[in-house]
Amino acid sequence: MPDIKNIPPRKMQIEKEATKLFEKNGFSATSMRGLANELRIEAASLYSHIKSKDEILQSICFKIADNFFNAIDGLSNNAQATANKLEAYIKAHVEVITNNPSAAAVFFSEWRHLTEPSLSRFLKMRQEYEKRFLDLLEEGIEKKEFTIADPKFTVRMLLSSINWIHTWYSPGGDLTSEEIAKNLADIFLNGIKMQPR
Amino acid sequence: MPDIKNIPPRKMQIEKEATKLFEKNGFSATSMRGLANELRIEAASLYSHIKSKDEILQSICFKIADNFFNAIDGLSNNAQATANKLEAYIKAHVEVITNNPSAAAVFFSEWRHLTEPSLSRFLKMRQEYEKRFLDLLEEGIEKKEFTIADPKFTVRMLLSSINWIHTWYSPGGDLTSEEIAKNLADIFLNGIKMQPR
DNA sequence: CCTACCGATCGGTAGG
DNA sequence: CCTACCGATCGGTAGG
Repeated sequence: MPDIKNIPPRKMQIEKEATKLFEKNGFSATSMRGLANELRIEAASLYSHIKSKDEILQSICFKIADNFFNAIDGLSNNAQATANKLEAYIKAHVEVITNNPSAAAVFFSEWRHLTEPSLSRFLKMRQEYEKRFLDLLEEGIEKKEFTIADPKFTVRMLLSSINWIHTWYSPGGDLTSEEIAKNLADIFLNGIKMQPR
Repeated sequence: MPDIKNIPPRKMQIEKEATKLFEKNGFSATSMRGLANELRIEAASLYSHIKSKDEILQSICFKIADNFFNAIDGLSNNAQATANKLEAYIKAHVEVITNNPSAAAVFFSEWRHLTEPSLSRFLKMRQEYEKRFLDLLEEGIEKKEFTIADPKFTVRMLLSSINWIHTWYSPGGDLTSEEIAKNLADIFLNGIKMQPR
């Protein structure tokens, strides 16, 4: 479960509104005056609650990064078939995105505006996260459950297909988070070709 | 084959350099002065060749859009198995990306900075393009070649997984454009699960 | 949370 | 392709 950190409510409102604007217009095209305007205060007043525009982006990106790690943590400590574990990973990952599509959008599309040393830390976390999926695929190969020509390629393909969900997912839409994950895992595991029997 | 249009060479240089900068820093964070600096001229001189910053973005985005349509045009006029046609589509699409990964990156990540009426036109083209893939999947269902629960979802998943290639593809890397397409199509058609025989 | 303000930089134009 | 310049806007600070 996520930590409940002591974040002042006003700061949370600022981040929430910034998330919306970063998603809509991008980080660089979002001005502090525009953000302040949404909150009906003056731009200068924002700086009582936050240090800088950069700090807001960092906060959004690393919060989502933590969510991704927390979601899959401990999911692999059991003796299920690897295919089932992979489906659980996918489900966990999709849920992080559907729980907060706007923050996920910022995470996926605006991270490159992070400044050092945050940028390097971010990239390292992302690589570590991909490694968790890679390990799972390699476990499946080892156990002769999976046939995969190029596991690294396959991980990238899998995560790419999941990570674009935020561009079209709408909370009230026709597919639930679980259905999305199920569909994804099914295609990924079995393909779309009808199997001759 | 692509049209050879009469674009003055200086304009092409500007667009090429802009493509690199838009990819690296994003459209909004790229300044005309920064662009001019790369070309070792003054910012004001750019406007002898281009109308505005927006115009450059439009040119990049619609050129790639045209490339995508041209690549798959006529690919479906034959009696092959749908699976083979799909593989040809995927190959064509991947090639557009690998032929110009920087422009593809701008296309995928910066299109939202297009202004009206370009934005609407862009969105319409993208939808039309997805429709071509959707039609192909539905042909496969009809012919009982494919089993797909939700074709629209499946198209999005397929294109998402391809469209992220530009983030890691390097022209001198270990995978050719054809190998990437082959891997992708194979996973998509057959899945990664070992088939019991 | 505000007023008042900073230096820097933005896209773009006039005129040559 | 340049110099010179425009009004607008940027992120952020001082001081209350």
